[in-house]
Amino acid sequence: MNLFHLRYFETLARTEHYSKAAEILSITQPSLSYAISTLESELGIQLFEKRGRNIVLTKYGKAFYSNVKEILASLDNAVRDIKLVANGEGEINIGFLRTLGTDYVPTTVKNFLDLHPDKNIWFNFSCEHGLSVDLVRSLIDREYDMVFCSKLNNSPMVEFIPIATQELVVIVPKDHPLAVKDSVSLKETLDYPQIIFRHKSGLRHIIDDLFKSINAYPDILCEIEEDLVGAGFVSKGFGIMIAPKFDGLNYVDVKVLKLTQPSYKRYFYMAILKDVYHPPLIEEFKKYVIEQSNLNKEYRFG
Amino acid sequence: MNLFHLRYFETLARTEHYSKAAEILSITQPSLSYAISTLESELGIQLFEKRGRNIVLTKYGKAFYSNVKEILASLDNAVRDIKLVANGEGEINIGFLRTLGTDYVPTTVKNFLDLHPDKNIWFNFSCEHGLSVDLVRSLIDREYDMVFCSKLNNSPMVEFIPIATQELVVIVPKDHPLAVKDSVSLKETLDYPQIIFRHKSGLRHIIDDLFKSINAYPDILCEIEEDLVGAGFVSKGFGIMIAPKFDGLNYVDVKVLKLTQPSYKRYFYMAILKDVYHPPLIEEFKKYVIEQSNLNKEYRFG
DNA sequence: TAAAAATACTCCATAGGTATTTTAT
DNA sequence: ATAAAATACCTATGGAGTATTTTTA
Repeated sequence: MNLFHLRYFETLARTEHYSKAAEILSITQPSLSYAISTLESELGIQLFEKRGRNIVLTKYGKAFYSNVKEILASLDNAVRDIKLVANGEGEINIGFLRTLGTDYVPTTVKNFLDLHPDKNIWFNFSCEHGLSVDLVRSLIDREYDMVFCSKLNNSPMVEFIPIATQELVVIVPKDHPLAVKDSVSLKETLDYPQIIFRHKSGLRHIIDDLFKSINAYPDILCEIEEDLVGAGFVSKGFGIMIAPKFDGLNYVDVKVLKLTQPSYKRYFYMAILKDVYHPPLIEEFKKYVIEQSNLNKEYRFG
Repeated sequence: MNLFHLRYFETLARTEHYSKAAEILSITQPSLSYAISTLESELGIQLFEKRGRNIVLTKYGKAFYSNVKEILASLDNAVRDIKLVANGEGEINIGFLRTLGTDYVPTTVKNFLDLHPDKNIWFNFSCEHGLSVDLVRSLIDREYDMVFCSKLNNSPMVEFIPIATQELVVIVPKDHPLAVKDSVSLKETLDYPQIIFRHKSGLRHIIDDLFKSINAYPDILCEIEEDLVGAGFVSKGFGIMIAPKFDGLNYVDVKVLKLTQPSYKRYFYMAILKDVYHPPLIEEFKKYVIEQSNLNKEYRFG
């Protein structure tokens, strides 16, 4: 007994007519006749009986039919599901750092989806695991297909591909004393009250570490959560702010100064498991991310 | 893709080891390797990936596995069910006249079951349809596999095989005036009060018809439902009774007289559809019923 | 006599075997 | 050096075809 037997049986049971069923199945009537007779002798039960010069299912054929119908439908579903994946459709589970969730990830995913309007693709996003180590651990646990985070050492089975940079700049009101300069050292910022990210943001730790490296601490005016909110306050003269560089700052009424001594440039990576099979969709998305990753592009990080 | 592919996949997914799986499946490792690779290329998705020099299911292989496992289990169940029937097991649905339900049917079924203690056989009994026409109609509707009833004309697709007879006798107390005779005419019974079956019993109509045929009606003492109860009352001198002949009467303290003018003999039949496939169990039971049907045997009819 | 299914036979595709190579510990 | 899987090649079974016969309305 093989799947052809079952499919032939299913069609014949439906039509109760050998010639019609054979036509539907694109085989000859004797072939169908032979197939059914081998099936019947294997089962030891007559599935059809003659009624005049036609045939009908026996009681036992009917019972078997209802089972076979369901089995074939389940099989077809299972195969359809997997062939969908083979056809570059299905789901992608990605995890990322909070800071990449404001601009980089949504932009990238949106553009990728727009390239494939005809395909059934859905992304599952998650940034519950705040830290890169947690994200990578979840990646290794196969919770994600890929994650966007910082690079980690000691993860030989993970491939890290740089996809975006984050530089810190100092933003000041246009009429600020520092606004005459093009770059400023961290030490020079200490003279002015500062707007700073809340502790909730990963950036706050980075900025704190920078100040610690020069053994100083700024005069904090207030804490904010979002970079654009901070920029708004800066533009109205509340203070200055150390923030990640991104294109959007050009549309706010502030002066953007390079930060030097220490300067700061951070890379973000796409992390994906090596030596693990990735279906067409994942490979395609990975390829897309690499191709469009022009590291000069500036995203907003918040 | 055929069922072998699915079975091979299922076993390999379970063991995650080609050589072990091949051994379980009683095929060689290269054959299994080839089968899986054709399955993978048909689906367009890698189901296994190398982990060192062993293999593990991919995420997509896992999903497919859980479907395939269920599908194969369903198929195995469906085949098991039908092969059970092929092996002379399963159910028999029989219908019968009330009167055959007291002795004939239970005795016959019990003896048949005792011949096959090792087999899983279950009978579904029903005597809801009192009349033979109703029983035969239900037989034609495939509600029953066979029915035990009277013979009907105008049922060309039904085979009627005689399996039991029912004769009417007159039972009287041993010290009754009629007890000196061996046979008695119906007219002679009119002189004595009679115990008679209730209307509920099919026999009552037959007895009524007999009296009608001689244009008379008996002096009814009381109505009873069961033949043995009637015989008990007769033995204690309450009256006489017209009842079906059966062996059990020999063990009651009464005299049994032949009924003549009119005499009455009725045949019961096993009815089964012609030109309809019957699986081994039904054929076997039919054969058994025919073989053991010694029409001289006397059953109790009530 | 015509429609439907069963039977007889022939052929070739492919599943499975054997031998060997490749890969990783 | 060995365990494990992949590859190459060959063989034979059985599924599907064509031609024909049987059955029944």
